[in-house]
Amino acid sequence: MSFFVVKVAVPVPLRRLFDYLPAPSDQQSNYLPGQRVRVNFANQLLTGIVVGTATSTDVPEGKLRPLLERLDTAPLLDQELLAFGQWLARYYHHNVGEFYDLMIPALLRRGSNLDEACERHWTRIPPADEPQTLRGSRQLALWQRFCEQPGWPHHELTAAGFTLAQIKALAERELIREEASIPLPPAGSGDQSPLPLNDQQQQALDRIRSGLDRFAVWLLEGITGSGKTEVYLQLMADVLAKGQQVMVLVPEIGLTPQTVQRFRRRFAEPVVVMHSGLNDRERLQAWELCRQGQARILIGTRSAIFTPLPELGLIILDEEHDASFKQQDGVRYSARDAALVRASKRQIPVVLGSATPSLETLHNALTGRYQHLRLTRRAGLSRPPGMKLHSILHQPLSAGLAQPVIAAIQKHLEQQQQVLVFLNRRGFAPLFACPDCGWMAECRRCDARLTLHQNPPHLHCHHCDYQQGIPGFCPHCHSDRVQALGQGTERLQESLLRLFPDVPLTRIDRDTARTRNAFDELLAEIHQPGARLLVGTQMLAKGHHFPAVTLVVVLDADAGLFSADFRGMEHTAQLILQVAGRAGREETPGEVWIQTFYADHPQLNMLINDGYHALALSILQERQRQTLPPFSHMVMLRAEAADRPMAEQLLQQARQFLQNPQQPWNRQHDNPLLGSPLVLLGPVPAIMERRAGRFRQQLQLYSPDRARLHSALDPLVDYLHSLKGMNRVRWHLDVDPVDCI
DNA sequence: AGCACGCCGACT
DNA sequence: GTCGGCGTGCTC
Repeated sequence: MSFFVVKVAVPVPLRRLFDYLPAPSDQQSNYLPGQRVRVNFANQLLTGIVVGTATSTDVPEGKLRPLLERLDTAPLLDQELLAFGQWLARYYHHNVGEFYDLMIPALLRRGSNLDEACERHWTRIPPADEPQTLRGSRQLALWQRFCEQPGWPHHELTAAGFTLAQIKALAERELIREEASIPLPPAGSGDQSPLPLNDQQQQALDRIRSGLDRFAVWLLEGITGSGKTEVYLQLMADVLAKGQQVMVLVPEIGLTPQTVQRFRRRFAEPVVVMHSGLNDRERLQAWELCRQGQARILIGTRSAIFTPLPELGLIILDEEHDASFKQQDGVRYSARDAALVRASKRQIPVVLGSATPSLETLHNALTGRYQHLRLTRRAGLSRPPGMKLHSILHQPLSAGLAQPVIAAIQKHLEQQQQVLVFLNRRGFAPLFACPDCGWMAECRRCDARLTLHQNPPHLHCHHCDYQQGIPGFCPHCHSDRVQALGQGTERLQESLLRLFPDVPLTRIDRDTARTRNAFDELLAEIHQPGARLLVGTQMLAKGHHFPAVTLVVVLDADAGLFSADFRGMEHTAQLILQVAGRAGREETPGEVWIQTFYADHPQLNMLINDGYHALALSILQERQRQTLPPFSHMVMLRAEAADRPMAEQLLQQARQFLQNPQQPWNRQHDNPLLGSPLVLLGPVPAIMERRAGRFRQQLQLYSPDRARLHSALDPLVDYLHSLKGMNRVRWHLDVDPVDCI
């Protein structure tokens, strides 16, 4: 038998493959890229992915170890996903093994067998003769169930109180048979027919339709209520009819039972859902149904982009500007950008939908890299909400609300309508302070104030989760006049209940909607008829339709106007429009009031008077003048350490390494258009420098030339790994960061 | 990232 | 005399 090694991608942050000797009795031909193997890696038991085999190796003989077990006969990941992972690893400067790890459900990662996705269930054996021999009412009741529905999962029968003996009794009479397979999700009814399209929708649909057989990126920019979803649905019908699968990606908060229902009502095809709420087994089942092609539609959040779909023909990414498409920790990637890569490799179209596209996407659409489709009119009868700024400069506020705003709320409630009050700050009050000496309750581990919560009463750090009791007197000057300052959703709820004691109120924030179930219950409450006040944070703003809301009040728009992040205004505008979009979905026109101290803020006025698109164009011009993204590409090197100078020192060394004029990425080209120099900014402390007891620093790298920027990254990572005495500093690269603070 | 190996302070 | 602190270095 000839010598060979297996090249394995291991889920550790080391950017290379590891060679293993084959398991005993395995031939070279037994190893196929995409199979899982169990390996002993530095005394840890890990599951790796086979990338290939080789007949020679650079590894010294003494170090080679046999892998413990080959888990799959056939590859688990197909060629497409293997290549996809490699592309992502190169682009985001992670190890490919970590991306492969994201592609595999946790159960398979832990070495389980694929048939653990199967569930035991019982099926009626046709033909169903009327049984004469059944004894007892339980057996008859059980048989009755099989007459209603030919197949039942075992656990549902036992949950309904049937015993194993009763089930076996039917099986012995050959009325039912035991089987094991992956339970398909309930079939969609498919009974809702397509809605009529207006000419803009029709045009958008026709254009995308004309290019279903090739890669293209479509930006579907449509104001709230313009019927983007209907365009998606009719497009999906075409793709499904061609026998292809469709992937729909939505923001984390947007994946509700209502969303899924909408797809199930339209298509009789199996719809599979993937989100963080699934348990390991459900996730494996959903994944395997997609991989086998039984699932025709996948609706999922960010990580669903890695699901195997052998017949994928279309990717739809709704609310493309949403920050939840970017993974912010661990393996940092953008599901939106990854979707484009996956689609281009498959030569299929991607549709990015948004009422408020990110400036990156908009820029690509305006420069012709993406196809731009705009829906500027609301579908059906509804009219867009009227937005107005309400200045609160030198105005008395009660409960944080100006008198005219309270009067407006009153008017809408009297007309039995719903009013949504948006305050993007949870808790009772953002400050707890002493009026006598100026002391404020601060987190001892972060550069942040503690937020006062009343239910239950405590002080809470929203950045590191530190909690403590509420002191009755100032720890500094012992004054007993310590008090809450400012307002959060808890306090707003209390004030509104005092102002409108007879109106039911629902508060939605991370504290009241802690679980999916709690959230769904609150949503159900909101859908009750009659007047109601809704109070909430951005949880309330995103993705949900509240048809009875006719007035939206935005309370703290000012917070985002002067943000240190250059994307602050962009994100504020997106959030305001998203909240505004909750109003007047039906025939009743909506009203949106924005309370602000800066009623003459030019960009805020542009948003209100000329709309998001106009504001976006103006911000783009500003970005171009400053050569900020999307007119340059950015990579953030972040470092954190318990010791302040250590993090800074690591970044200083990185800076020196990067700016060395000998480095290829600093070389001037004769033609100045070919490559602009790499620009470094920092190291600077993060906006909140200390968080959870660690000091955070960052170094920004940018260049209008993406290739030049990326050519510096591999050497940089090697250099940082080679630094001695920096073990106490944690660092990472963030390619295309969204948070630049 | 883990994990082991290795070299200096407070305990049975 | 040992247990264990975490600095350093390696992982096929």
